[in-house]
Amino acid sequence: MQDNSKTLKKLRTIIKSKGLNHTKQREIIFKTILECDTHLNADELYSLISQQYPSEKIGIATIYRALAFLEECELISSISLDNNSKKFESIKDKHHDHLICIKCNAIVEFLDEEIEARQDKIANNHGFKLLNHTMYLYGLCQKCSLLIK
Amino acid sequence: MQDNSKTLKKLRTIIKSKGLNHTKQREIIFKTILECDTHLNADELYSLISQQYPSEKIGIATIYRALAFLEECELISSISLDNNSKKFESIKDKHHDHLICIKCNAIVEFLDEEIEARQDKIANNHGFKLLNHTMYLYGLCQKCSLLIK
DNA sequence: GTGGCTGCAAATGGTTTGCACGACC
DNA sequence: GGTCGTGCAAACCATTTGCAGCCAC
Repeated sequence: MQDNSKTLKKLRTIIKSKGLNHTKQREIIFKTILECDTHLNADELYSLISQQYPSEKIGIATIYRALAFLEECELISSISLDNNSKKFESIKDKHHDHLICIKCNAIVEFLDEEIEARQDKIANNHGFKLLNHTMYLYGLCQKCSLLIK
Repeated sequence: MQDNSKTLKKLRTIIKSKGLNHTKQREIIFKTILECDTHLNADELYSLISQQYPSEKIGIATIYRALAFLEECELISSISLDNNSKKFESIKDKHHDHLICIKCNAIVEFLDEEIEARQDKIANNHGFKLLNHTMYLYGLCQKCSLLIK
């Protein structure tokens, strides 16, 4: 839990350095994302906050504005799965990629240095300066593979 | 150009096998995607078709319906970039991944066997049966890197 | 002739925006 | 006190849908 308070402090620092105001809403929104170990879209976040902080009334517009702000500050990242709405997750300390079960939607995070290095090389070969990437591997997790058979 | 007529034939075959009707609109839409070497969204496709076939009036709804149909038939594939609208491209013979310039939106396609193999291994290590994947590398293309400096 | 298919316009749904009020420094 | 931030509702915009007429088989 200390590591969250550290990250929250980081948010405060960034806000201050930009000459902006610290607000309860932004803190609640960021904290909720930090404490949640799944990927959330704006609406899920909205419901979750309504539940956890029933005394606060945070509008959906505020959620969207905070998400955009947090992403801009690189405190969270978003992925748009092939469907409809963007999903957000906090940027903990490490970058990672995703392995997703198409049956049960289980998400496993992983990091593979070999691929990371190779990606860099590919970008360079094409004259690109690599800044970021996303990689999603879709398949069946062990449990679901067995169920299907 | 023969390879397009071959692919168009494939479309007719699929349509017939499903007991559906062949229509001029679906053919025009698919043909336009085939002949286009960039990634198009529905609106761009709509404009392009309006230009190239001014005598036909193809509604935007028809475009969307055709795109959904073609994707279902695995004749085209879509990617949703972090922004707004889905982009479509024809599925030529080979799978590939994407290198995208965040400045000018240029898209370069590539295939790297080493990464493909490694992905398979990672999935296996996590007990997953890998079915599919997407990988997007974001960065600055050579031109945009120079402009920024 | 009878589905499926289309065009149109209206509906939908996620996201954004304008505006007046409230909160932060 | 002056901004910046918020809540609300309306606006936006990509996509979907209902429906009446059209077209392919």
